[in-house]
Amino acid sequence: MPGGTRATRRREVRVDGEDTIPMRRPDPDSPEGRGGAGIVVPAGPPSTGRAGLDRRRILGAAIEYIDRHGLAALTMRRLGAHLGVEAMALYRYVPGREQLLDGVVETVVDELYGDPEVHLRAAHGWQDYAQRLAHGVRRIALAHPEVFPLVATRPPAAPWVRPPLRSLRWIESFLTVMTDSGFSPEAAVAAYRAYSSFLLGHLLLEVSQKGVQITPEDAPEGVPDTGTDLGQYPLVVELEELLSRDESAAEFEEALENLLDRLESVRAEGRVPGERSE
Amino acid sequence: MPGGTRATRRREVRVDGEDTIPMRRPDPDSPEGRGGAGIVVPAGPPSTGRAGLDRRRILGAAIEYIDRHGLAALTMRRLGAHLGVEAMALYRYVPGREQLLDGVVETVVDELYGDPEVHLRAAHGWQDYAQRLAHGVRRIALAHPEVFPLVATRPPAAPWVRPPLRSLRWIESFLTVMTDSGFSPEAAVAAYRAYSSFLLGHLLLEVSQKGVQITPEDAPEGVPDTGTDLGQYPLVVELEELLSRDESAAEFEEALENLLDRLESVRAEGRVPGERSE
DNA sequence: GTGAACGGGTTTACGCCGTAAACCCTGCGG
DNA sequence: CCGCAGGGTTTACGGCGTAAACCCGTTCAC
Repeated sequence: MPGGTRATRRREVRVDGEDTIPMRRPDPDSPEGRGGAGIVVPAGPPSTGRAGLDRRRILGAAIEYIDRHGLAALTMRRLGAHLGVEAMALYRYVPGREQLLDGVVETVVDELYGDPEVHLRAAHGWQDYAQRLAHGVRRIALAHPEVFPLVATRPPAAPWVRPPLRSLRWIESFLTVMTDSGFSPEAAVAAYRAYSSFLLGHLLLEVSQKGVQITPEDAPEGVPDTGTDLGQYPLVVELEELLSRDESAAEFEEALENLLDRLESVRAEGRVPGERSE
Repeated sequence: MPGGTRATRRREVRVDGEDTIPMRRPDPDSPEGRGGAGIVVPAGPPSTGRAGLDRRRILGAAIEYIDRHGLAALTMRRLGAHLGVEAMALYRYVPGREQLLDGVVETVVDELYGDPEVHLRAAHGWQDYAQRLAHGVRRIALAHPEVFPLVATRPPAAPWVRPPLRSLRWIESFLTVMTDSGFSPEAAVAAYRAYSSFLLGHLLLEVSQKGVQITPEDAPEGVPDTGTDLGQYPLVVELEELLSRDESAAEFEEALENLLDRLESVRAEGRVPGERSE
């Protein structure tokens, strides 16, 4: 294979003719770009024709509501109204608001299971596995930008559950794939930590950035945007064009492959990750 | 200088005799370990002997209150009581709760200025600068674990302001140092993005992890901790010891140096970071 | 000296929140 | 026919953020 220890280059997007002209190519993880992230609640038990409250329906509605109106707008009363029901009715299925939010987080993260591109086991090597998982999580983050900060900040069940991978099942899956691929237990755990930090940092910043682009009350003035003083920050002004460019997808890909390369070299050399390579 | 293109190895902690035995050495960024992060409000105008509300005093009290009781416990009424004043009195200095929280975030981040180990300009090279800045931010995160999620998730003023570096001044500083050190504008901006993602991911996970260790209502049972079922996750069980170990400080250092190494190679080769190094 | 203005704090009041408790209502097994 | 239970509603309470009116010591122009 050419490229030495480089990460395998997979899932090229390949949209139109050449790559030399940097055409705007669609983000492969943008909502409905791929995979099943985004569809939430197919149905409850298929018996009842119409309403019938139900925990799954409630969580689905909550997610939809947050996606549409933002987390701060979600109240028990409004969620009830959205479901055509009185607020107190929700309490038969959910102990309270906090646990409702826990359920929202869990439900959103569980969309991973419905994503056909993400697998629990590594059929084509650990790098493919990690790539698919990372993009699956990214798809979720982009599909639910208002929910993702919740995924990131809600205190996990155990100290070693690290968002955004918040379920034992995925942790077990990740560690299994890694150890089966030749990582020592220490290296697998270190990889798990590095991987979760990477995902959390990148995706949290990406969704928060997306959030800001719309919100600044629509900038109705004639002069473009000189909101704050500026001027004492000449380099920021000079680089504003560069700074404002949104290269999230490419950056994510680049940083992810970089991380995987680093992990691969750890694996190949059988090091424990704290050591120097040299 | 020995070490080739390796990141300069600085600020070794050096506590006792040898390094070969991995003794528990203190975290250099733990509260009051170094630097001024943690002290918040020296005084307002030194004239008034006792009370006299004041925006700085309010923000300081709010930070202290959050540090002590958690973010959810902070209400205008309680903060007022904590200051010996009626809630409505706060509104003369702060437009509302949201802006109070914005002020809290800003104040906490501004503790960087008071940290003698962090400099706005690079006196000893960009890597030293970036190291110091990163550890300064980490010190802040560890000093205010309950505030840091706020630092991470509050929507920034502009889309290119990336937490945890939330002030134009530090962005200008960072970009200046990088471009002055031979980074192309593109590379400097890419470095800024990678650096903020790194800090955010690592520190958010670190503080959230710290938060969990205490909270699980003190685990009063005899059997250690078998809270959830487990058992279907044999590898997690097997690696539980490894997973529970807290190596935050070393991991932070290792990942940081790794990032800086990567940036250095980008700088040395004059690449734009998307390109392959080969 | 005196009265108007004013900064800074308090009181009162309103609407919304989460949620405990009591209350219906409808279908169903005996 | 009855009781009962599941599922939704009503009512009620305390706490929240905050608008508006109020009060009261200082200051300052005259």
